Amino acid sequence: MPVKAGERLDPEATRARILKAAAEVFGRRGIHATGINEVVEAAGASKLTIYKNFGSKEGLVEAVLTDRTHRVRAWHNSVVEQAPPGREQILAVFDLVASWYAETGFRGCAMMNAATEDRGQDGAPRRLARDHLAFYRELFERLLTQAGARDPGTTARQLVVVLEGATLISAVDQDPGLGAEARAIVETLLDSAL
Amino acid sequence: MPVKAGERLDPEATRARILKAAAEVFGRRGIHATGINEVVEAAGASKLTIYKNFGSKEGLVEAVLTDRTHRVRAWHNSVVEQAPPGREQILAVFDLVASWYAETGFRGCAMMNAATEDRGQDGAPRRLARDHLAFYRELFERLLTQAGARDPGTTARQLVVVLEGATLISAVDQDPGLGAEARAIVETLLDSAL
DNA sequence: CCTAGATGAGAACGATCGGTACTATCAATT
DNA sequence: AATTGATAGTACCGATCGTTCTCATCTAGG
Repeated sequence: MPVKAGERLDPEATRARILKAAAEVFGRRGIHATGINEVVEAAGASKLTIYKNFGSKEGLVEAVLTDRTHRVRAWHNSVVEQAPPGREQILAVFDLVASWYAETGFRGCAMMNAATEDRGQDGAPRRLARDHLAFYRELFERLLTQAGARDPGTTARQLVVVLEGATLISAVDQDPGLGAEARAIVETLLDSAL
Repeated sequence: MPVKAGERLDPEATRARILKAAAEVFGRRGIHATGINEVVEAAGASKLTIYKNFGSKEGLVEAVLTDRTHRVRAWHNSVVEQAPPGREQILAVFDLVASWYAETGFRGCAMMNAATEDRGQDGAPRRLARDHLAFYRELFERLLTQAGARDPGTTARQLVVVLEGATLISAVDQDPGLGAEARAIVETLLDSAL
């Protein structure tokens, strides 16, 4: 039974390091365009270690996306908890994504990008993208119900459209202004829905 | 392989046939995932002809996207002309995209997909995607001005967010219902903007 | 000290990629 | 009939891909 090892040889840390580096290079250059050797270089890990941990490039991609969607969900749940209930909680979600748009080299939603690259296939990227959309839908529906919306389900789906549309355009146009744009749309929709 | 007299040896027709086949297979499987040999098979054209016409795969991609954005713009301009001026013209745009969502195997906007696949690069796909977004922005701004909107520029950018968001989600979820979803959002935005 | 496991570095493999070269065929022109 | 241009079919090239394998090194535990 292998006990906790030192630092350099800690498998958990190695795995996390590979995930972080792979997420960065996948996001920057695209998944199909990124070779395993680029992940090797970015992570400072050997191919042996990558394939021992993730089995294949496909497995690595799935692990990266799974990690990413979990982190995004945790961030959203966190900012929602810290915002005053009602309308403010919904706007807090869009303030969070607006801060992502403002990051230099923003590349859009990793899950949507992966599903788009993998189009025609019905693998993990598409499934994770759909789950990611479902998370947003359920989050918005919950917040809208609490805020007393007339039709929380419908309005929730509308907010997801706005969120993903703004994210896509912000990435394509490299324009952080889509954060304010999305917020204005949401304000109008909430005025009509609450 | 029998060659139909007078048609298949027409360079214009050959070029158009390659463009159509390439657009289909690029859209269905993705650009990076599609090899030249698949285009050869789908188009019933030889590599020689493809490279004589387009120079490289990159050139073929650019030609396919250029052709696509021109066709889309023509379709939109056509349906807008046929709709009664004002609010109805704007909704006609969304009715047109809704009919695209309803096509079996809808894969989203070719220009946005290509730009997403090419992320990190600053080539033709990204430029054409930006031009495509600019077309929508200008179309909406023109129609909104004619309809007497208070802030046509701002509302136009909002409508583009809704259009691309609905397109992306419809493709990922394979859900034609995003057409009605987008239309409902647009109705609310127009109620507020006109 | 010695063993075992984790890792880094990189060679090697088969497959596939974008792209080129060559040949034969067909249609229209001369 | 000969010529020319466009095309299909196919073999081929170098590069790169994902993946496996080998070997040396490092660390922790016996």
